[in-house]
Amino acid sequence: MSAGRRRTFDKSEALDMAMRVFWENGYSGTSMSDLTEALGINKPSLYAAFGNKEQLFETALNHYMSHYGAPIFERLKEPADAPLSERIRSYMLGIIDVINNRQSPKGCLFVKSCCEAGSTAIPDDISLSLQAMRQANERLLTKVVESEQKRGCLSETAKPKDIAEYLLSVLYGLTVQVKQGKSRKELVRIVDIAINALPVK
Amino acid sequence: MSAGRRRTFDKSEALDMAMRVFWENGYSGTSMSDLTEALGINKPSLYAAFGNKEQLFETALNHYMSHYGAPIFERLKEPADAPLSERIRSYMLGIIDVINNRQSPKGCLFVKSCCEAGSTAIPDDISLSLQAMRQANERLLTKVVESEQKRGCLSETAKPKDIAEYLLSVLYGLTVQVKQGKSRKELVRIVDIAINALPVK
DNA sequence: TTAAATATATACCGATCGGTACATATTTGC
DNA sequence: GCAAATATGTACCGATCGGTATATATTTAA
Repeated sequence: MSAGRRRTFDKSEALDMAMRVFWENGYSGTSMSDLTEALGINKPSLYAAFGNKEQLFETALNHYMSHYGAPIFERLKEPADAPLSERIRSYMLGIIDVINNRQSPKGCLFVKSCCEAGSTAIPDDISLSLQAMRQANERLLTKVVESEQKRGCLSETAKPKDIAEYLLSVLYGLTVQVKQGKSRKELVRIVDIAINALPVK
Repeated sequence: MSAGRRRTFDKSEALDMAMRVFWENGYSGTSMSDLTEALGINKPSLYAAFGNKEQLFETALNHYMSHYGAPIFERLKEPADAPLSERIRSYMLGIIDVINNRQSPKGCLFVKSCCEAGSTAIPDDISLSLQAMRQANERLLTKVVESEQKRGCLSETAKPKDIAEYLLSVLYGLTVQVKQGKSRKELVRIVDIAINALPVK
């Protein structure tokens, strides 16, 4: 153990809480005072633990993607013998549970941040991170569709990247709809219509 | 003509410019100084012409919807003898031209504002306006699908409201994708896949 | 016991926020 | 010409912004 006074708050709990505040109010809609108030700590403690606003947001965004996003992506791969449409449905239902959950703000921090990106409202470095995250998501989804096509379960004329972009569009749209009060049932109906468009064989 | 010094700027041009600044930076990402600088006028002039920030935003949002959104909705109805899928395609391509245009900021002011809504980042009255706008859009689209179903050109089991919600989800998703640099061609491909899901007869 | 190291609390920094008071410049009707 | 009405430019308001200096409290290693 190193010398010095011990932190009186749990750093990972604080990060999760900070993420929720950004999730609720967005980058430019959140002030450092909002954060210290929600976390119940002082500004010097916040800055010492997480750096400045931009660095804290970046950390919170990564926490969001790895803790709330990445686990759901696993559903695209398993069970490996299940048809693609079934795995995609499971994936999209998982996303619905994240963006429409009583325990956390409605909507998606990632999509919300994308809408703020590319302007003076958000630092350029964060816009670049978001861009990289979207590319990673799209590539992952494309690969899943691709391997399904190689298995012969998907129309040969369909382009995996187009299908991935289409599915992500629907998902991004869901996160907007949920902010306007759409229920889980309605969101699931949208997903089912969307999946119906897939050229499965 | 009433007494008093004349305005040195064009009010409708100023409103359009203000709308563009909000379109670019969002409500909480835009300051009144950003606006006076972009419009080339002083703060008292801005406040005298448009009221406070919230009132100006509301006016700008209405201008956006009536000037950039409403005309495209007309494509859903004409030509009346064209198949539904064709009219919907024309409508969605029209939206693409708005959200992906060199003359104006990428993305959609309406969707961007929806993402800001329901938090301290944006006044409650604006959130309510956005809610009403979305409902109006959905109802309009639902009616078009409904009348097509009555004409017997759509599966009887499909629920028009579900289809409308699905199509709007795709559109909302497009506005997120375009902010990440997707080209017009890619967006059109997404639209074509989306329309393929419609249960037309 | 003491020095180094770390966290906390208070109090503050200059900059910017949304918004306005006030004096001045125009314009119209009389 | 003059009073009423409206717009402009400057200069400012208190509040809040992101961020930090400084003093104090707590911990470990020696």
